[in-house]
Amino acid sequence: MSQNTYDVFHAIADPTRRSLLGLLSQGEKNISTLVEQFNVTRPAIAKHLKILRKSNLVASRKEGRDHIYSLHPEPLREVEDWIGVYRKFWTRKLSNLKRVVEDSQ
Amino acid sequence: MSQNTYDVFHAIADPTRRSLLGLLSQGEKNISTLVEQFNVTRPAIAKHLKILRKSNLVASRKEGRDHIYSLHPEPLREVEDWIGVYRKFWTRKLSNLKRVVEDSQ
DNA sequence: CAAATATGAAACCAAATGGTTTTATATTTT
DNA sequence: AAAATATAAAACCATTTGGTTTCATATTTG
Repeated sequence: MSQNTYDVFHAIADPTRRSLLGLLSQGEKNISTLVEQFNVTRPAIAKHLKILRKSNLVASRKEGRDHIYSLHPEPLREVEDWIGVYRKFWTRKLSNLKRVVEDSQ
Repeated sequence: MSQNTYDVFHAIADPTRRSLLGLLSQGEKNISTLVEQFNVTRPAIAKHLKILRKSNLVASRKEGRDHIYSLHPEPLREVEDWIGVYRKFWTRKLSNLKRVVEDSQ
């Protein structure tokens, strides 16, 4: 965990991190508030938040002795864009799949 | 790697597996054809395909001594749906973010 | 200032990951 | 039937992951 950036696909692979993003989508929160929602220890959540920060999915600011975490969803666009290629495959019926493949060549 | 199913988010977290899906989006292929595109050994690719199969992102059928792999993108809908929650955050300006948060409560 | 609070960082650990080499199995080809 | 081909499966290994406990640091409160 020593690198400075973190792949978004990797960041959202973990269910705890996806839950953290979900909680932060309801508004910014400090770590203590977040930890209450899980059955793991504070350092575990702190590590997940560190990964989310490195992938730029959350931002944090200091407010007194609190560190407030907030959602920063823009990097999810990369995932959205990647999926875009596959979306047409499921928006057409299976009987059209052959044509979809041919169209893309 | 002994479980029978595999989380889709986990499956797409690996860049080699995403490349495999990309190659298969151009049409079904056997392992040998796929392996040519990478710098890793055949068993490594076979393992990735096994994970993709367990997450139902690829299907395979036997044709003589070949095993033909094909794309089966439906499970990506789960990712698409999950991202849906966050899409509104980046389609509105930051100045509207407060209202977005309030709307969702 | 001392105590309490909120957090980060370090050290450690078991399990999972992504790779390898080796071995086995099934199907064609000669 | 023997040789060649295409693949899966097993055994092994270094690194990463996700968790823990312990320790350090900064800020507020009494």
